[in-house]
Amino acid sequence: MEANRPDTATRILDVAEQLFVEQGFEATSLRMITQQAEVNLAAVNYHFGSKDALFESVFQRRLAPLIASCLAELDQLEAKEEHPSVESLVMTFIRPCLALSKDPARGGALFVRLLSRTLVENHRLLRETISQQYSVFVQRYTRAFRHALPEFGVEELAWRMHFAFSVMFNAFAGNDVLKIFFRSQIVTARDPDMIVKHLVPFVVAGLVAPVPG
Amino acid sequence: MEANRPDTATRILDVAEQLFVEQGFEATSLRMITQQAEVNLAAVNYHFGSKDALFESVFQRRLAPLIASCLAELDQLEAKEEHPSVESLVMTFIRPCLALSKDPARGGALFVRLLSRTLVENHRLLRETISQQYSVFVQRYTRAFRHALPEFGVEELAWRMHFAFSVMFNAFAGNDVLKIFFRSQIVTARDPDMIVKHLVPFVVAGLVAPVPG
DNA sequence: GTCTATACCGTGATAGAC
DNA sequence: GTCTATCACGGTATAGAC
Repeated sequence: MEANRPDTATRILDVAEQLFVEQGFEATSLRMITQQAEVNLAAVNYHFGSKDALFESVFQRRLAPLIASCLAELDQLEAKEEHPSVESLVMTFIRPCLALSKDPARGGALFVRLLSRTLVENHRLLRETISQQYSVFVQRYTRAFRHALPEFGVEELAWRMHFAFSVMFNAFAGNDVLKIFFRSQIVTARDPDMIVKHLVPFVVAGLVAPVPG
Repeated sequence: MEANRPDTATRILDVAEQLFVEQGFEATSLRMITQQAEVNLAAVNYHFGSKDALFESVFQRRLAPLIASCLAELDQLEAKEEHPSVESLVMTFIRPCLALSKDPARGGALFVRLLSRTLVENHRLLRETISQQYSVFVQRYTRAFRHALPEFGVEELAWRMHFAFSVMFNAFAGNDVLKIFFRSQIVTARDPDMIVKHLVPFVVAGLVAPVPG
């Protein structure tokens, strides 16, 4: 009796998420997905349109709540304090990422890595959809940081935010840019709390650094 | 008369570099490469072994000199000053990247973007080869930064360097993590000098930030 | 509406003739 | 070294069953 067997579409989503996270997008074939999900090959194109669109669906299912969490934290912080510090603003972004990475039911740490990596890599799959959907996210953070860092012009602030989110996403992506060179001797700890502990001082210092000259 | 027509292998390398840079690795097929290079399809596998190996060759041809330039700058700096500043150390890395990105004959800005992106993405193609070949690079910079930042333990220093190189590679990759959200309103300037001008203060501040507590 | 079987064309790789 | 032929596998499209 397969009473509570999920939707075909849901089963595809679940299996696809797992395989994308474990093996990457390119390395995962539709035939692997449909076989493991026990559905027909054509079901993917029927329900999602294409492999690209499937990836987008997998992605959105997790990203939307994450963004919502960040904005909620931001609201909460701004309701509490008139002038939130840069560090507390940074934390409204980091905390939800951390929470997501500790929740296996929502993909866990592996999904945060997929998410970050995909954003960092600027995947063609996401450019249009995401940018339209989540411009609120950037607008809200831009406004918040503008108040916290009034000495910067809009352009300087945009650069700072760009760099800051770059480091943070990269840290969560767990790619260890230097590990390519370092081999195994260093930074083996994948513990997200450890990442944050070292990450926050770096990001905050970079954000508040005075413009030279 | 095709007197100075380059090697088959060289022609493949040149065309492949151009196409990889313009369209990305996955989007570039061997058939496109061999057709444009006017060589037979099988020539790629004969000369390079596989598409993956071809990418690696394309990559190494530019990376090796770049790394050499960085180390040369580092040598020069350390010969001149007993205790180089963090900023001057950072610049020994940034200057060669900048120079490469302005040299069309070596792939130019587009190649720097490909290079950075590939490192940031931690491509499977590079993990083994690169890490073995360029561990010197990391060792030299680690030693240099250890002298410039003696207050940090090895672990803290590794994190800082990891973050620092993350931002720098990302900046050169030109991915604009935030651009995904920002759309066009911001940071449109692709001028490498502009990047550096804003990048350096951020990175240096992050590197030298005191450990909290 | 949902699912299935199957065919199509492009991909990277390879064996063997020259 | 080079080329042709061929392979297995990839994503996709469609006709038709339920």
